[in-house]
Amino acid sequence: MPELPEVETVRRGLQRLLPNRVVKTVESDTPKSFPNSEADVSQFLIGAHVTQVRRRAKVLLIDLSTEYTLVIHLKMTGQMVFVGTERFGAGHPNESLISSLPNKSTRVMLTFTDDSKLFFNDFRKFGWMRLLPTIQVPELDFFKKVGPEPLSVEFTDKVFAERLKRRARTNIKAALLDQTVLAGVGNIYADESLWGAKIHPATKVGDLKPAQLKQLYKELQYVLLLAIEKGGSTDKNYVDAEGKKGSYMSFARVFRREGLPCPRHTEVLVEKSRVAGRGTHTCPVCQVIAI
DNA sequence: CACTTGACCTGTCCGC
DNA sequence: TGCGGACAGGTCAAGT
Repeated sequence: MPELPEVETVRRGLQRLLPNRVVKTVESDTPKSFPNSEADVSQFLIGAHVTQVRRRAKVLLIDLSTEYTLVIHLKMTGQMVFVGTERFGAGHPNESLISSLPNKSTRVMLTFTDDSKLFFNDFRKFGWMRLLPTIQVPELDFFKKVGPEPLSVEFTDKVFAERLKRRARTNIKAALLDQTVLAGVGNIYADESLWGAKIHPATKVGDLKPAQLKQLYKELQYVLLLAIEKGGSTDKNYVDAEGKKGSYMSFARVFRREGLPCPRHTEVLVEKSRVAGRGTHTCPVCQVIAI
């Protein structure tokens, strides 16, 4: 579930909270979540301080003073939650999560020298965290193949159209979800941007007109920027670096709104189907397959 | 190579 | 009420 806006929201929180904190201890409940050897951990993580927190695609990168980096993928249900030494009072919106930590979803717990903590929680165990030399991060297979950042200045509508060409025979939703075409889009923002551009998700990429691609490019940027502004989308599980939920879902036009009115045609209800193997939300009036 | 499908997990919800 | 099965959706491996 964490897509670009959610991971970016977490990154901004961690960038505000982590730099200069020194790692004291690390505990992990399963090697699947954090496979590094104890030798690497004690040499390159314990005693290191955080220098900065970056993001590429849906991956978080916590850089350390040892020139190692914690590379983190939250996949669907991962959370990175920082808990400082000041405690909230009862009734604080984050208190129930914060006070439960570590809980049964906690996979990795970092404790800093000031006794603040960083929790990596992930109940489905799809996510992972690993320690790598910073210089080796770009050499990971994923980073060698991943496409451009959709909010970067280099990513123009021309670049978007060009990169979609090699996926001409598949449907546009599968192409948007393909991280080698562009980085960071997942199921939520694929559906939201396609509704915005009035394109049916099952439309073949090769059948889309240049004007439609240009509109999709604009809608994609609009929903990603709006979602970052709203702190991401919390459907069930997602929270930011302080345990807070995101509010984009209350702005969503079609995602998880099956059976509710389309914002453009209040007499028509949003439908749910399956495209590219994913639950897909569309308006049957505005989104018609181009021929 | 382009493209699709299933596996990885576990919690929740729906129908019987 | 209990229980089985479908579903959630990011990425990779294996399939066509």
